[in-house]
Amino acid sequence: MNYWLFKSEPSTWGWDDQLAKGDEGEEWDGVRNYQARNFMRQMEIGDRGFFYHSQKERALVGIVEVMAEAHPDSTTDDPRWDCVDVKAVKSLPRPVTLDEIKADARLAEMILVKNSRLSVQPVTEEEWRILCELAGTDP
DNA sequence: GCCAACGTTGGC
DNA sequence: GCCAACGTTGGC
Repeated sequence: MNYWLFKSEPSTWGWDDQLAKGDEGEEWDGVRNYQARNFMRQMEIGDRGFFYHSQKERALVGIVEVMAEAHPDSTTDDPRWDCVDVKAVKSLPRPVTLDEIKADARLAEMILVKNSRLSVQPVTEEEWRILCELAGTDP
């Protein structure tokens, strides 16, 4: 199983919206960046990812699961863009803020820290474990 | 609201 | 194929 991180502006698509969709899940559409798309193409059903609120909040708030592998993005006719479907698994008991992540030397290599603009990114197993610990939840 | 960083586009 | 111009993202 692989681990990922999905970024979203709460005003566009927030954790509350994702939760409201429940097990039905939702397309992670609107990605128009090749790197991010390529990561989505690598995803497999059952992979897990953190849901990150960008902009004002800047914190990991929930965990999602990949429920459909990459397929054409329904929000565009451009065949270049694919996306996966994800569903909410659980809210984090304690959101993990970007400040906390930056303050932890073990997380210094995260793409979130190094390349703040990539909206879909991989997370290593060790980072996943540390972040779950900070969030007060089981990996 | 600003601006740095980055990715994409398009002219040459 | 290079690179300048432009647009977007997201932290501050």
